[in-house]
Amino acid sequence: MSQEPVLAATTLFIRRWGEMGATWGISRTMAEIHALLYLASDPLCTDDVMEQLSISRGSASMNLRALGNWGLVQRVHRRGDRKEYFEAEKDVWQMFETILRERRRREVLPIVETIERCLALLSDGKRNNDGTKVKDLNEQEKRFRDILEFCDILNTFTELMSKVSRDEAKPLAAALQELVG
Amino acid sequence: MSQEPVLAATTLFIRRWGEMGATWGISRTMAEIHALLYLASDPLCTDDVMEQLSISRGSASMNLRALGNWGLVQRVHRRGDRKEYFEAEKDVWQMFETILRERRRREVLPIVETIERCLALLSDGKRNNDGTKVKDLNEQEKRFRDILEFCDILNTFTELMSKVSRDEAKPLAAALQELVG
DNA sequence: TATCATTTTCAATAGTTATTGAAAGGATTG
DNA sequence: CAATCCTTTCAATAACTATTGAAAATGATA
Repeated sequence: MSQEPVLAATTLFIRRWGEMGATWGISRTMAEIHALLYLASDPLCTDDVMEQLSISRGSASMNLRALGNWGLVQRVHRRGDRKEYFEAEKDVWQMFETILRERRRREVLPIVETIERCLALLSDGKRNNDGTKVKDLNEQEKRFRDILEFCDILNTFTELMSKVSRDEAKPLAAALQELVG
Repeated sequence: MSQEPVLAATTLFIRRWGEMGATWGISRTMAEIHALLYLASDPLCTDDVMEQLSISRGSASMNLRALGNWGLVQRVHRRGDRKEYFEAEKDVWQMFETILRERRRREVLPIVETIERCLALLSDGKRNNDGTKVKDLNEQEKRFRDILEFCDILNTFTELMSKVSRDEAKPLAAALQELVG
C-alpha cells in the first residue's frame, strides 16, 4: 500500500463512489466504472474494466453503454487497435452539469407534465361545480402551483449552471454567499 | 371522475410522485405517502394512509417513520384521540431545503471524507517516493481536488437556499437569469 | 391492574434489479 | 471468405429491497 498510494486511493474512492451512486438512481457497478474511468490517466478498454473491478463482460458492456447514454463517458478509437476504449469526462463542472441536466429531464419534467394535467382536471372541476367545494379546489390548486413554481426555479438554476463555467462559479458562489450570508 | 376532480388529480399526482421517488433513493411507497400527506387538507392517521394507498399496517408504520426521520412529516396529536396523525411539510421551499440538506449529509459528506483520506494517502506517497511517479501523483491529486471544490460550491448553494426564503427566491432567480442569460 | 386501542417489530415472502456467461452478431484482417 | 478479435445480447440466476401480517410492545383509560 505504502508503495502504491495511487492504487490505494483509487480503490478507496471507487468503492465510496459506487456506494454513493447506489443512493442516486445509479447502480453500484455503473458508478464504480465511472469512478475508475474518471481517475484513469488514459482511456481503458472493456477488459481493463472487467479485470480491475472483477465484473463480467456483459455487465461491463451494459454499464459502459449506460454511462455513454448519460453523456459521462465517451468511446475512443485507437489507430491500429480493434478494441474500443472508454474515457470519462474529466471536467467536474461539466460532469455535474450533465448529471443535473439528465436528472431534470428524467425526474423533473415528468412531474411538471403531471401537475399540468392535475391543474387541468381541477379547472374542469371548477367550471361545472355545485359550489360546495370551491375552497377545496383552490387549496389543492395552490399546492400544485407551489411545486410547479419550485420546478421553475430549479430550471433557472440548471440554466445558470450551464452558462457559468467552473472558473466563474467559484467567485460567483463566494459573491452570493457574501450577499445573503 | 368529473364529479371528483380533486380525487382524480390526487391519484394522478400520487402515482407520479411515487414513480419519481423510486428514481431517487426513496421507495415508491414512501414517496406516495409523502404525496398523499402533502395534498391532504388535514392530518391523516395510519388507517387513512393504509386505506387510501392499499398498503399494510407495517409498511405504513415504517415508511411514516422514515419520512419523520427525513423531517418531511410530523406527528400530530389530537386531544381526546388515541390515534396519531401525520402531517407533511406544506411549504415547498422548506421541503426541498430539508431534502437537499439531508441528501448532502448522506451523499456528499461521505465523499468529502473519503477524498480527504485519499489525499492523505497521496501525500504520504509523495513523501517517501522514489521519484518516478510524481507526475501520476499530481495528476490524481488534481482529480480529487476538483471534486472537493465542487462539493464546496454545492455546500454554498445549500447554505444559500437555507437563507433565502421562498418569497425572496423567485425575484433572486429572475435576477440571476437576467444577469447571466 | 386489566382492558382495550394503537403502534412497532420482524421473520417470511414477494417483487425487483443486477449480474453472469455463453451464444450470436459485427467488423476487420490476411 | 474464413479466421480472428471484439462487442452485444439475453435468458437464467443471484442478490437485494420492499411488503406483509401476525405477534409483541406501548400506552392510555377506567
